Amino acid sequence: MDQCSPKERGVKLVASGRVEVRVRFAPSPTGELHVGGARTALFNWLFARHHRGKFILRIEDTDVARSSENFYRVVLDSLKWLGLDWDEGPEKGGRYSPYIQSQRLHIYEKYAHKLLEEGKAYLCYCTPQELEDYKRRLEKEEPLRYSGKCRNLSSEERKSLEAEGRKPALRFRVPPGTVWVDDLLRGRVSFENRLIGDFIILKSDGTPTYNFACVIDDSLMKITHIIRGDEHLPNTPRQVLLYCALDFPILRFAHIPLILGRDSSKLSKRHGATSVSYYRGQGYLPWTMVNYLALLGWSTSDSQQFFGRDELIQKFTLERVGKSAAIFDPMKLEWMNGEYIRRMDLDELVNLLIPYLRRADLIEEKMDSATRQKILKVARLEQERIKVLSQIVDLAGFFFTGDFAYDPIPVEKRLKKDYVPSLLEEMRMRIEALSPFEEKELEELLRRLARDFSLSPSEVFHPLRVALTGRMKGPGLFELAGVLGKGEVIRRIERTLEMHKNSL
RNA sequence: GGCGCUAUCGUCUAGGGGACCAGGAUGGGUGGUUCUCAGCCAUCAGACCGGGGUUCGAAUCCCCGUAGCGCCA
Repeated sequence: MDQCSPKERGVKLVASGRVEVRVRFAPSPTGELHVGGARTALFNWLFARHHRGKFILRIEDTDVARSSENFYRVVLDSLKWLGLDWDEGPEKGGRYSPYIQSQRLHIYEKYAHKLLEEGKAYLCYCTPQELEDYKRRLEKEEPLRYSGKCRNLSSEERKSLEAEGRKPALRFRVPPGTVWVDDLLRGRVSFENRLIGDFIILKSDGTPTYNFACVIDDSLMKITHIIRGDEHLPNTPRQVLLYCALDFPILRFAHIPLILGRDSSKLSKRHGATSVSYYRGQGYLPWTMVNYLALLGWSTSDSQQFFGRDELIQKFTLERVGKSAAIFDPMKLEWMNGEYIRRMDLDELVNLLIPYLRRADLIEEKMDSATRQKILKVARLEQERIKVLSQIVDLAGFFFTGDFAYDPIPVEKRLKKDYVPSLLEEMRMRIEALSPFEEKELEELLRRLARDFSLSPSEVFHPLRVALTGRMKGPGLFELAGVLGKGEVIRRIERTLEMHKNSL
């Protein structure tokens, strides 16, 4: 067993079972929050809530060139929208603030110097170009790792390198031996130190590398469990080495499987729609997103599909997280959103629909109660059809404007029939005389009309549907006519008759 | 190139030695309900990566391959 025994050190933490669970999500503000990140955040959040612990948000923005204030905002917004509230972090503060790495540089520096003084790290003057060249010269069989060139420089050598104007980076001196990671999902994973190679902890510009900053922050912030994506597993032995060197306790790890794109490569921009804000904009409900993401890599023994918030928190455990990567399936996400929309309270649905109707200019900025009533009726009719909120514009736009475009296919199939003009003409007259104008009466009228014209009911219904909506599909004909009202129905029949005259 | 992880229907998954001729969900097919679509109901097709072991018995345990993915820059 090594002098720095992960087992030995890990035990302290396990034994003290009463310690409050503290987990963190540590995004880099170098892009929008994508579904993979959201899922990692979610698992951390669920774990924290399940154990009545703390969920901490930390911003890893040491890559100044790629980080932006804008993305920082988007990431925070997306988390809030999903309902993943954090107990400590930006905007919230906490005992271990600041929670933004760029404001913690002095801390990393302090620990870096400690390691330097103790001889556990050393200055490296190699330039990126030299390292690149070295790598290229490596034998095929050799692992890619640092040569150790600057490991044992004399002070004279250092002076002369510095005289050349070289800015040193700080490298960690990897001791001989073996490290292992006791992963909650995968068991013990061992790594040989000699294959790791001395790695950089402080770049020549003084900023810390991911592994270093991460170790310092997680330790100082008293994190108990690191739940993060699988892609970090190969980084973990480096971090374990650092915990040892810094005399920090080794935390518990759980590397959760990645989310992949359709082509089963790691989800990225080129897979198209992957950001949380995209799905938000399209009209996915936040809870759909949470529910769906929870099912990517986690499941219950009965493969339950739908969960309420408290139920999910109560049922979520790391033990039931799978080990293999999962492909993100937009189809199932859409289905689930449709399910949640169908279960939604009608008034709530109306509220969610309004911004989309407004953006499409189908309703006025200021809304009177009659309009709201109408939206409510429309929502009732479309609720079972709509899967994503933004679809309301396409599905139900015709309710709000008489000036919709006619879909050419149904026009061809249903309107361009010889019997249609005289049928519509007669229909218009009879509807005009119809009182009251109610669904039941309208249906009777149309069925009688069919008999009088020796047509099947469908041969009457279909042309009217196209005349009223411009399309072949949609809610029930009588229901939608009821929402439109007598005047509008007559107007649209006339418009169709007019169109007929012109095209024939 | 080295190291690591993973491997059940197209996809998400249940399964942790016999209860599995492998269950659920999604997606797809078919039929029914209906003015269309959606929904709902019914129904069909669809998987244990390959090979060796261990065992009376393996999707389940071990080994070796293979493949996918990830990390190291």
